Amino acid sequence: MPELPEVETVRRSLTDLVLHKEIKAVEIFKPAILALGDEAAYAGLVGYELAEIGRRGKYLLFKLNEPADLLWVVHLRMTGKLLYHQQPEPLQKHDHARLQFADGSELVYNDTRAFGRFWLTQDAAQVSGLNSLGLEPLDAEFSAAYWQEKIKRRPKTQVKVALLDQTVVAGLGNIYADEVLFQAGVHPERPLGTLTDEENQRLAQAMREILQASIEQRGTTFRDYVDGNNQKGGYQEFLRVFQKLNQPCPNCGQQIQRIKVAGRSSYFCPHCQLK
DNA sequence: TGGCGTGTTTTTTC
DNA sequence: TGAAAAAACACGCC
Repeated sequence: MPELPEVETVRRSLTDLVLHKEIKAVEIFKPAILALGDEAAYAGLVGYELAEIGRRGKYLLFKLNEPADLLWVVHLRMTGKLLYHQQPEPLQKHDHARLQFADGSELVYNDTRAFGRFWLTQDAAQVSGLNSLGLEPLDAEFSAAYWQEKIKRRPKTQVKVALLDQTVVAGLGNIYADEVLFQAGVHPERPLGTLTDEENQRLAQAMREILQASIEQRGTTFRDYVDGNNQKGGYQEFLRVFQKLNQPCPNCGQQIQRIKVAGRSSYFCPHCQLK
């Protein structure tokens, strides 16, 4: 389940491996993953290079060297993986696309659920969701004041719903939302309008600290996340509530509980996170 | 075996 | 108009 730290780790792991290599072939095995740009458009990438890899929220942004403003955008959703191979390897189940480079290496897109999407465009505004993203917690401009401004017109919305809303804050998914709420000592169902200034400040601080710590650990491998080198993350060793049903709270020892919030499994400590 | 769970965005409804 | 709810996606799992 790639959230911001995992997507950032993929970006970093691929940067030194695939940039400035001539693209020899582009194959799309499952056209359904193409949200914008058809197979012919991908074939047109042959002969060019990936010049830069950026990231915005959970979107990976590959900039082509030519035409200079062409962007290949990838969203991994739940189970998408971009895997680099030094040498060609036989196709695996759920391999949906492959870029082959002139030096014999390749970049393969594998996605069990096939929920991930590709966009190929010269206009970032055409990438659904990309333009409406909120600030990321690690942006310099992000602050408790920004968070409070974003949520002030939705006093009845549950705090976890707001944390998962990418137009409010970009980058959190189910794992980090639960971890942020635990660290801030806030119950996931609390309506935004009931949060005190102090709680909002703790939430903003927790978003920054937890994402930063997870990036340093190369993300969380809960089920099947790996980076571009097929390496697992390390932050699962630091999770305090996510997927810890009936295990003791690291603060108080009470058993972690699970409830559904907006249809999503939510783990919390009933003693440290009061409703 | 046929629902259920899964994460995120999009679409629909309120 | 904005927010909440439902739908869509595709597969593994039990």
